[in-house]
Amino acid sequence: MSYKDKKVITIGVVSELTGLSERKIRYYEERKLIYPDRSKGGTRKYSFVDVERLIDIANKMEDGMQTFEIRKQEQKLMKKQEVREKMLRGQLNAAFNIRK
Amino acid sequence: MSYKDKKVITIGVVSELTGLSERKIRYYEERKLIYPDRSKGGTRKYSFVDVERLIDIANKMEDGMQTFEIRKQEQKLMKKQEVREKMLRGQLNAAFNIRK
DNA sequence: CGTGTAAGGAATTCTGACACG
DNA sequence: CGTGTAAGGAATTCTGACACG
Repeated sequence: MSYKDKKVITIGVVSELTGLSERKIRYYEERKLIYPDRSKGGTRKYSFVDVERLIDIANKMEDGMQTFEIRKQEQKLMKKQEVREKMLRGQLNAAFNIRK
Repeated sequence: MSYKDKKVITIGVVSELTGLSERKIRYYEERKLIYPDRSKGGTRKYSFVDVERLIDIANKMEDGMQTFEIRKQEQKLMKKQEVREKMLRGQLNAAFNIRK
């Protein structure tokens, strides 16, 4: 896991980096679009990947997409990716005749 | 400038990442070994490069080095690097006969 | 010199709610 | 539905100082 995935950024900085209000950022979490870590005290910690994701979300919101649509779209992409990986693994196994 | 150089991490997280006390981290800044940014409110913001540097400093402290020695050692390395770059630039200019 | 700690205050973040639409 | 805001409290950070060595 690289630095991009480390959850170390507080919401104030994320707000500056993305231009989104803290309110919006918390709301997108409530709508299951983003999953920050928490410190013991309860303060949210984000990664740079989260920041990129928030910018992506902001663009889609601007395009008039609703939060549940963004979430569904994301799930579809996940599924596609899974299928792709399964197929790839199957082909690899067949090619090299790997079992287990 | 990559994510590694972005000053976005608060001192509490840096303390966790490095294992150093906040006191030590602030002290190394006082001794000119590290240069965090500040938010408008005055809270320190560090980058992952700073975190790496702090770990490096911690190792040298463990080896019994004093803060001014670490600072001097660093300056020497900087100077070496400068000389190296000047020489390289000189050679390039000579080779391609570039002026200005 | 390097670091811990208690002290008081300021900046930051959190949650739940009301508002508007 | 998405977002702003005021409210009260809790977590986080800041500085300057005293202590020890």
